[in-house]
Amino acid sequence: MINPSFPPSPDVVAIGREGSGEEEPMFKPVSSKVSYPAIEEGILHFWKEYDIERKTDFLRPGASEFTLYDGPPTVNGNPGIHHVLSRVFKDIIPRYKTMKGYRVFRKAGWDTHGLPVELEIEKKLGFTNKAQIEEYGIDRFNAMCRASVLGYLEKWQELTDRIGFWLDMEHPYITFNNTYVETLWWIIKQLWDDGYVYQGYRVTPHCPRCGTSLSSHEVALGYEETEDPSVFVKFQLLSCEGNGVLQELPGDVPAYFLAWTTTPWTLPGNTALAVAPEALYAVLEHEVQEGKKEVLILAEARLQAAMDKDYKVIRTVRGRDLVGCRYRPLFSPGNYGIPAQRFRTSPSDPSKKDLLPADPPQDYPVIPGAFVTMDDGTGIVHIAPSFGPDDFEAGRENELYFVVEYVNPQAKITGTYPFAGKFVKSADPLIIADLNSRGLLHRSEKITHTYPFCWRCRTPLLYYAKPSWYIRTTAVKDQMLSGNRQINWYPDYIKHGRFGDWLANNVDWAFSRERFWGTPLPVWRCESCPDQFEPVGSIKELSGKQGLAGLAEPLDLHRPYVDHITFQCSKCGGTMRRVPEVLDAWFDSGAMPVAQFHYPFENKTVFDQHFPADYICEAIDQTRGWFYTLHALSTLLFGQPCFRNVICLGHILDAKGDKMSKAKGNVVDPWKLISTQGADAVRWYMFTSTPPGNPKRFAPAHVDEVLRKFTTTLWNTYAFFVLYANIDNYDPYRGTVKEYTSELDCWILSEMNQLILDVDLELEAYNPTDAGRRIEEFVERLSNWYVRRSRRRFWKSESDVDKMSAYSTLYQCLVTLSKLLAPFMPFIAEAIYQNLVRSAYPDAAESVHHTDFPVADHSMLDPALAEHTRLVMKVASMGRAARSKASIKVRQPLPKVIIKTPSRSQREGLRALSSQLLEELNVKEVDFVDQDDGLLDGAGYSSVVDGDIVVAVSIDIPQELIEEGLAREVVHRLQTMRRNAGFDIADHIVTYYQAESPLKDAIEHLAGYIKQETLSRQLLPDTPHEAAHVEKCKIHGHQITLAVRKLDGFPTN
RNA sequence: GGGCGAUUAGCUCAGUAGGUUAGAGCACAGUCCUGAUAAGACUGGGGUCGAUGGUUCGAGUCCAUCAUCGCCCA
Repeated sequence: MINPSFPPSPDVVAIGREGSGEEEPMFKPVSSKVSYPAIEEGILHFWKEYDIERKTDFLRPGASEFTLYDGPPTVNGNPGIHHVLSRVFKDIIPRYKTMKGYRVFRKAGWDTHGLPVELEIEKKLGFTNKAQIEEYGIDRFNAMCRASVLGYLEKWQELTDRIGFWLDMEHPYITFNNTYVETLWWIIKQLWDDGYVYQGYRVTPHCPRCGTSLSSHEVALGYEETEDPSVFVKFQLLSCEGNGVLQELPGDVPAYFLAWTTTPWTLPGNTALAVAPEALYAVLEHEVQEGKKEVLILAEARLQAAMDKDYKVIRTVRGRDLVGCRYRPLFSPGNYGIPAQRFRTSPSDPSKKDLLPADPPQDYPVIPGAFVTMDDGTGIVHIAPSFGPDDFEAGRENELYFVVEYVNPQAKITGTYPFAGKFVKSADPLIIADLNSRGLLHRSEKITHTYPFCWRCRTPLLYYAKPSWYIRTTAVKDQMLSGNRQINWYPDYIKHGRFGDWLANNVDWAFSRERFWGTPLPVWRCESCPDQFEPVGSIKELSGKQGLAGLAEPLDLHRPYVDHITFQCSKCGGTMRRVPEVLDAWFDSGAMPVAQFHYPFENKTVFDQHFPADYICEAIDQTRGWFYTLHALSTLLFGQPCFRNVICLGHILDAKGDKMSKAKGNVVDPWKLISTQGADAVRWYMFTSTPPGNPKRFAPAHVDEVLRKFTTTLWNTYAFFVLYANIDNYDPYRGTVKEYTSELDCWILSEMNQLILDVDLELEAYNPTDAGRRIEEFVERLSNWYVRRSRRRFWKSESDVDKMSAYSTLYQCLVTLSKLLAPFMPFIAEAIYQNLVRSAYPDAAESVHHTDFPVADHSMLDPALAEHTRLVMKVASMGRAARSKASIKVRQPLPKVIIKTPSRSQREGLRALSSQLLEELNVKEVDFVDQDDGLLDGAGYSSVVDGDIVVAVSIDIPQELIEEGLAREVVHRLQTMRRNAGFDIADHIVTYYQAESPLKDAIEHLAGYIKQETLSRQLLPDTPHEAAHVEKCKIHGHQITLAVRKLDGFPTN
């Protein structure tokens, strides 16, 4: 133990302390009426004052390391109840491991960059687009972003602290720190040198409001039901070389390909139509208006869906017969002042296709497409290579024209179109009207479908061709998959299910963002020779560049400052400027295994010690988020996974099962719960309500249930112990019993040791839920059987071996519980430990969290006894039911209980434990039978049957038992009077009574018993003393007057 | 549209290897008990175990299909 000065137990454990106490009791008195939040606050002070958390680092010299990687929450808002869930799960395993002898590494992390942060500032400033930020000044804007996250960071620290999540928040990693950013630069350089980084011109999901690309995992966050146009558009057939489709058509009737789209605004970008080569297409004739006919071509399978009027199929052709046909552009770009490009074989590399300027196109082709289905539309797909990933690929393969510039990055139409200047979605109706006026519209309707929106700002996303930076994660796909096989997932199905599938379908990671508040992409590009890129891997490397300019003090590795840094091109001597992009914030968090240490610039040893992590824990949505970026970067950099065990949590839903969101207004404020019910109750609920991977329906009432069912039961058992232990001056140090003879003690100690085994096993298996549920069972048994059945042992006046055994047993159970509970309910466990252990053993570990996790004593296990006791409980329950059936109160003693059991061993078990049964049922004698003849049908018995067990109680009550029952009633009244009069539990009294027979007789005959039970020095058949507390009542219809008077000056025991 | 998970009493959850009559807690009603108890005991109402088909002597459990919900992907 490293602590030289032992602190006193925190005073908070003595809440409810009564009396002045001439003598200090061994344990601080405990009230059963307590405020758990108040206790928790007291424990927090205690931990802080004596540095309890930090001391866990030095408990055991040479201890093995256990490493937690803290997935950094984005500090862009106040933490909610769902954050409490992941944070307490992050806490419980390290606490457990600490007690198991590990030294736990738990550095806090804060995710500070990214679009969400920017968005809040934009809102604050009333901005609606990116240009306004540049106008305002990136420096001022980013300063506000930084201030914003720092503000929230404090809130996060407060909550983290209050819920008892032990985390090193004094040395956190913060993603905006220069050191953190510098490590990211190093990573990019590594990846660049290994050939994993490339810039690609591709169609990517693009948010026109935020002005940036989104990664696939971000897109996935924003799918919503929406209503869009559903239009069937006619593309006029011009020629069909090599087949006879056109030639055989009536010459005076125009012919059209019919295609379908939900995004009319992409039609000006149309440069091809795709057909399924093997599908059948109908060439049909129909009347558009009276006397006006036309020919339409579409898939046979889609005729019914697309045609609502009469038509005549002229002939049927294969899709491949249509390939090569030419049609007239809907909007020829040249007519609207928009340049066209075209995919052509690259002059420098024949294996590649480049986009090159092209003359205005006269016609567009029909091409084959494997992606064409007959599920919707017309079986003829409109291709706009600039606005869809499949379209882009088709464009490359077929060397199509490429028209993109009529939509700018803000999604406004440019050029001289009639709908120029409009946002694309607003242009849709105008485009439809324009086509209609030109007779090119077949049908126009609305459709409700899912469409991706920006997960932050709800703007509809555009798939838009533009340059973006990628990491070639596909190159290490197999390695990521094999690495995944080494990871323990809880629940295990995530491994091969969701996460494994995601890896198997891996696509390259679009990791650049055209934004402001993020880690700048550390790549410089030459103004003069634009193919010349240089990644910079450190500040030192940057400082050494030829012709360096713009590097200012104090150093800030953010925009706009890094944008000012230039140096000489090593090839041509031109000026190198940084590319404009910043990194996806998921890159920041995924890099934390290295960046949290500023590796490799310092802390190499520390890094080695803490790589990979033993444990991480986040919610299920992180399979594509942090879990993935962590795994991807680790595989790219080190060729191995960086976490061994991961708990993947389900989400918290509201009471109705809906997702919690600010918009719905159904979020639960964790502070409200904690301040009324306490952190421990909330923690317990999180751990035990559902298995970690399942979603949790959350309602505050469920936390109440935890308090009522579990916490209070535990606390009252503890308070009971302290109350009587103090009365008897029980000293655990001297009073520990070596050998237990009482079957109750042996039973509960067996249960306790089994509990240790179970809890240890489950926690070792990252399963706090079942571990906690086992503790619940134990506490229930301890309180409602062990203590209930043992009450008289504590209460009796003689301090014999039996009493000592009871104290010793209950003490052990409570102390063990405090240790088992410590990872779950760190506050209450500490409060109990401080009072029970630190009060009695001043040199014991300073905190329950510094103790070793309990180890089971196998010699104490007694499965047969456990089974027999369970049977006693069952029989007792049946006996109570039998009494209840005959309307005989438990207070009325009965002569006999008769039990029929199916097996001999059960009978012997019951016989051995018959004293428990007799007391519990308040009967004088137990008999066993093989046959139940006569038990069921009256004959002086009331019986209950369950399966093959029969329990019958005799209901013929002899006179002396009736008297005993009456005496018990009197005792009961007197006890209630004692309490009403405010006497202390150990106060001695004088009792007066006035009653007639049969009450009088009963009291006289059983005076000794009554006096003993009620601590009455005298039991007088007199009018009461004037100072006495008097009550008149009826017992079984007989009038009685009772009075109690406290005696001063008598020793209390 | 695809994948993963879930669906058992009004609510929250158990249900082990396919095996008698499917359980617990909460809530509800009634009765009782109580000098540790914010507790406890007893009784009662409340279930076609999401639906349908199949395998089997026997299915909440295994298989198939469907439905609903959540998450993820498109």
